[in-house]
Order: sequence, then C-alpha cells, then structure tokens
Amino acid sequence: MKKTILIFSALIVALLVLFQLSKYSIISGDLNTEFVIAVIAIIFFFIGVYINKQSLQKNKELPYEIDHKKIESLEISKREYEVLKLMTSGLSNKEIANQLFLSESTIKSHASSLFVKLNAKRRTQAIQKAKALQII
Amino acid sequence: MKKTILIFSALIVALLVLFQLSKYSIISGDLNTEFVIAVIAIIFFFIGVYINKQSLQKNKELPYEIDHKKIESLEISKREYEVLKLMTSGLSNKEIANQLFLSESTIKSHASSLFVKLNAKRRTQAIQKAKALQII
DNA sequence: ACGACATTAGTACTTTAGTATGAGTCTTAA
DNA sequence: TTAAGACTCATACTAAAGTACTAATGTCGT
Repeated sequence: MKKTILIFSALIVALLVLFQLSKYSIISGDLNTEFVIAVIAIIFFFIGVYINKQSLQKNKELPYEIDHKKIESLEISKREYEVLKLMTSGLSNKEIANQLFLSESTIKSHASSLFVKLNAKRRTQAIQKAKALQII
Repeated sequence: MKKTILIFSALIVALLVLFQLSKYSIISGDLNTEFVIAVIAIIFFFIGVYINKQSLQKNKELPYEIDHKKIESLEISKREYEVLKLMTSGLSNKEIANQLFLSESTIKSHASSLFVKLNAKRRTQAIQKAKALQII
C-alpha cells in the first residue's frame, strides 16, 4: 500500500517533468510534438506493464515460497528434509538410499522421525501435510 | 503470440488516431496540448496495466485448473479418479475403502489399474505424475 | 572435554502396499 | 441381446513401508 503511494507520486512528478519538456519541444518545432507524444505514450505503457507485473508477481509467488522458518520450528533436519523432497518426487526408500549413497535403513530412520515431526502415519500423508505447511 | 501481434497493431492504430487528434487540439489552442498529453499518458498507462494483467492471469490460473481432457485420454474411470484423490490426501487403502464403503481389495484393484495408466510404480509416484499432468 | 544432537546403520518385527488371477454384477452401446 | 467395460470382491502371494529398538560416529557449542 505504501509502495502504491510512492509510485503514484513518482508518476505525478514524471507527468510534470514531461509537461515542461513538451513545452520546449513545441517551441522549437512542430515536428517534435508528435514524437514527444509517441514517446510519452510508449513510456507510460511500459510503466503500466512494469508496475502491474511487480504487484502481480508478489501475489503469484507467495504460495510457491517455501516456509523455511516452519521447517526450523518443526525441527526437521537437513537430511530429513532431503528425504522428504525425494519422497515427494515419488521415489521408494531404496531409490532414495541409492541417490543419497546411504543404506535403506537410514532412510527408514529419517522417514520415521519425519513422520513424527509432521504428525503423519504414512509417506503420502507426510507429503500432503508438508505441502499444506508450505514446506515443499 | 498471435494476440501479442494484434495488441501491438491496435496500439499503432491508436497512436495514429491520437496524432490526428492532437493536431486538431494544438490548432484550436495551446492550453489543450498539456491536457492531451496527460490524457494520452494516463490512457497508455492503464492500457499497459490491463494488457499485463490479462497475460499474467492466464499463466497464473492455468496451473490450478484440472485437465479433465487428460483424465479422459488416460482412460481413468470415475472410481479410479476418486481413489487417486483420496490417495493424494494421504489416506491408506483401508481408509479409502471405509470412506467409499468398499472393501480394501477393491481399492487395491483400482489403485493397480491407476498405476498402469499413470505409468507409476508406487502411489507416491502416481501422485507426483498426476500433479505433473494437472489431473489433480 | 563434555553433553546434546545429527547422522548413519543394523536387527527383528508388524503392517501396508502392490501384483496376479479369477469371477460375479451391472450398465450401455451396437 | 450380447459384447465390452466398469465396478466389485476374494485369495494368495511378494515387496515395500514403517516401528522399535540399539549403537557407533561425528559435530558443535559451552
């Protein structure tokens, strides 16, 4: 909201500056008038595009952002988080073990402690809860 | 891509029209020049905002839509799809069976044929693939 | 140096998940 | 009405997943 005020202030200033510039252009010759108008139109068109992109991107990216603070607050360790991500991608414990160069029992250990921390009974539930918590 | 060309064509036409209008305005009096420029600037600013909103909203809403055509093309039946959704929510076969008033073996049947259709080995992989295909 | 915790890994066990196969019922389109 | 497909369920497996321990390293801050 504060940014919107700043942007509109900047726009008003820009308009005033362009008014002064256009006066000088008109005095120096008639041919420049059309050019100035065209430049102003194009500049304001792209200002509109840019401002809108800025404001929309925030609404767009927020639901995709990973809540790292929540990961910490749940006390999920690095390894557990890695296992969670690979789990989500649909890998089995054995496949995760191969990918991380660990034994399957280690993955099971991580998975079990992960389920406790996420309050899940199954890996599918863990995935669902992790998504709901915006952890993945 | 075709829309972009149309939009830019429309903008060029709009510019030409405004040039003509501005000429008449300038002839009729000097005081109108600033006003015309301001109007042009504001109009193009909002054109930029509007066009950008249109193009961004499509990118934003598409990933949230369920591709019902893809479900059909994969020949996934209603029951299989129901099982898929409950699977995604983290339920076990037994829990899905209770929810749909079916036996666990029926859920297993649906699940197995679902895995074939989604080319998945596990339920977690089925969930991942279903999300990638925008089926869920 | 000590304690706390993360990481790794094992054994032994229970529980789910998943496959294969067969079979009965029901709907629907040819 | 008959064939096809959807839906249901069962049995008998095998394969994963998950739990409950125990325990050895390693790391890090006090």
